[in-house]
Amino acid sequence: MSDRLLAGLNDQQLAAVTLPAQPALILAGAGSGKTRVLTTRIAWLIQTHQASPQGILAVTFTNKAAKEMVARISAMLPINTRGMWVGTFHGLCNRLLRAHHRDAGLPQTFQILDAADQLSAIKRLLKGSGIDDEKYPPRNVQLFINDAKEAGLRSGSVEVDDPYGRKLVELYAMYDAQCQREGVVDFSELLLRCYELLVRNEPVRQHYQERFGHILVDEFQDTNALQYRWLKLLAGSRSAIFAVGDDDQSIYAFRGANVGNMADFEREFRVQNVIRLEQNYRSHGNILDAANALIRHNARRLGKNLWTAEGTGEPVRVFEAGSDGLEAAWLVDEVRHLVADGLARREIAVLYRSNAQSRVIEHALFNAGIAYRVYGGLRFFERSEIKHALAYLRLIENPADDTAFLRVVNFPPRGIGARTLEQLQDAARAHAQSLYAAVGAVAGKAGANLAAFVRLIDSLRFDTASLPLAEIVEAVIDRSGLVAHYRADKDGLDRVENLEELVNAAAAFVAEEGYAQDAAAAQADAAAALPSPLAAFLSHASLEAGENQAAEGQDALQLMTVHAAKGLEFHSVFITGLEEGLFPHENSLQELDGLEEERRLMYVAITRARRRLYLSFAQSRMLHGQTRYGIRSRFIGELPEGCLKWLTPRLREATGVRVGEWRGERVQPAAAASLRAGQEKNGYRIGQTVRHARFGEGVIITLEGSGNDARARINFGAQGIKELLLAIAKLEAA
DNA sequence: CTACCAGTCCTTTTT
DNA sequence: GGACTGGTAG
Repeated sequence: MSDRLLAGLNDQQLAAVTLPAQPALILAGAGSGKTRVLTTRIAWLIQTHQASPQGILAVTFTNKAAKEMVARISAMLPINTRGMWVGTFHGLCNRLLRAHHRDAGLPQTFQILDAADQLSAIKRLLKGSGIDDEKYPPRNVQLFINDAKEAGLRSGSVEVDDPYGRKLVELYAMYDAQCQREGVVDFSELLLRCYELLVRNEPVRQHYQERFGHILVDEFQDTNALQYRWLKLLAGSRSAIFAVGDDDQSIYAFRGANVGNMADFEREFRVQNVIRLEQNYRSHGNILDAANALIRHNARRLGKNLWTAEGTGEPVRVFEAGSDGLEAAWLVDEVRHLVADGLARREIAVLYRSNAQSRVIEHALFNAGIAYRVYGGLRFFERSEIKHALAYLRLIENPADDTAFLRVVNFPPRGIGARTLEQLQDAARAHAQSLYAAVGAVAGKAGANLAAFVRLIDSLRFDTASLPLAEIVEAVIDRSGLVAHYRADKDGLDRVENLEELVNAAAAFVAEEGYAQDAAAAQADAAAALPSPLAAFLSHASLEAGENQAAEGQDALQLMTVHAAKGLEFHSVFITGLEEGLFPHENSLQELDGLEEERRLMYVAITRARRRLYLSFAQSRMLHGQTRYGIRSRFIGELPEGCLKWLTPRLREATGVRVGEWRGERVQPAAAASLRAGQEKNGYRIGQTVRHARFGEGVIITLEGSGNDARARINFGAQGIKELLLAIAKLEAA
């Protein structure tokens, strides 16, 4: 039986799957069968009776990864996976907090704020306490609070020594108090509150420490400080942490991920079992050679070298375009040939560093009539009409939720304006009440409108109390006036359809979660203090924003940022916009280890390709409504020349293309003419290559001002982009 | 109270 | 170039 489970694993995979119950660190390179090892490990532990499903906790970062894990385990073992705790950090913390809400100091009906809800809660706090939001931008306050929480710090423990910082700490404390009053928690609060529960409550901690003999962590390189401490606490002294990760694919330091957790884990847990999965089952040799050569330029690595049993395959193709538009035109042409040769469009990915780059490419694809799908837009539960409907549902569940209250109190419009709400907020603050509870304090016409709104919510709560979830949602979208409002709008049809889809989503949710279908069973659930289907659905909506809007299924080209491509693979991959300042991004050069993270990002991008890889860059590009002239990314220079095949001639400089030299197979030479558009100013020209005594050779990106104030922004490649005063800087034409 | 226009600001992002 | 915010006019 277990022979079949383990069949086909290579030596390292087998060693990892069958490790004893001790702390283990699996360094799993791209395409090395990481998920397979993780799921087979779980199946093997259960099948060999080393663990029961109840004794297993598996943590991932995305819902998608969690679902896939459950699906693969179910396919391997004929067991009920329900007893197993497999989920995201946030999902698992939510589960724990629901079960122990009293011990955690939360109301049973606590709601989860997503990032947008949190921001609006902060804006409301600033406004309510008369704080200048120019001096304290809500976004910065949000970052400060989340950073602190993710470092495990409450407002009382954050160390600051300047007045500005002290004010931020004060705002942090006020924000937490506001959330507590309203019965809401943000994403980082889920983790911190759960961590504190385990720290303070010994019986609860011991219960879970004893229960989970095995803790398995996916994408360990992406864990932040708090997540690591949470894992450590939950593991206690007995349970075995099986951590799988790849330091070379750590691309989320900018949002608090700490690769250092891998080394800390190794040291603090005295990990004896470090296993490297280096055989890559995805890509051909040239692609892997390119990836390996690139990543060797990073200094801080645990060390790993991917290899493949497949052949070298095709060379990596490199294309230099005159402009972003020409890069897109070339790409369209190349895609056409690939498709004509029989490759499915969904097997081709176009990757870029930042979302803004997709527009030009989309434009070209659209005009060429090539079906494409852009990842990473609005997701289902983030759409405004859906958030409105959810806000009504949240008020039914928890009337103290002021964020939800403010979102829909005048939507659809019911004659309650800013003035009225100001009065209401003053009254609520004066009596330390929720907005909902304070409506009686506003008199007159406006007060009557407010009272009518509260009556609407109350009657919805009363009338739907015993209805199935889908019918509650239906009643809400109908009686709130949302559907009628969007029907009256000539562009509202999509929104009406989405609201109807929400009813379906509710029905599907109930079916999937196996909620009690009849009244008697529902009562039993209530007696067991299980959260109501509505409460569970609201958590689900916050924790899992749902699918992307783009239609799934049809055979379309895949467009996405490099970040979004992590974990995916394609037959052919285009990495576009490989220019200094863009990839690596200029902002990263100022950050500590920023360039290394950019390089890891490039590493992730390269390793997405199975068979064919294209790299492209453009000499000029429209950015922020301005033409910028860039030079080729240093990352191209870090790849072994032997793996590459240049589709365009190699040029010494970024400028000065001679049209006649273009011999790339399918390039229109005429297009190169647009290069010389640079405007002349103070004797310099945009796009001109100049030499600086300290920074070396660079390309002029912008020219501004005149006379003594004339300035130029110059891209010096590895030295970064500098703004120089032409009157002072000694520049010579190169 | 709503609708429209001007000014600002722009990496990456899951939960 | 475009999304979002804030101010003002109706």
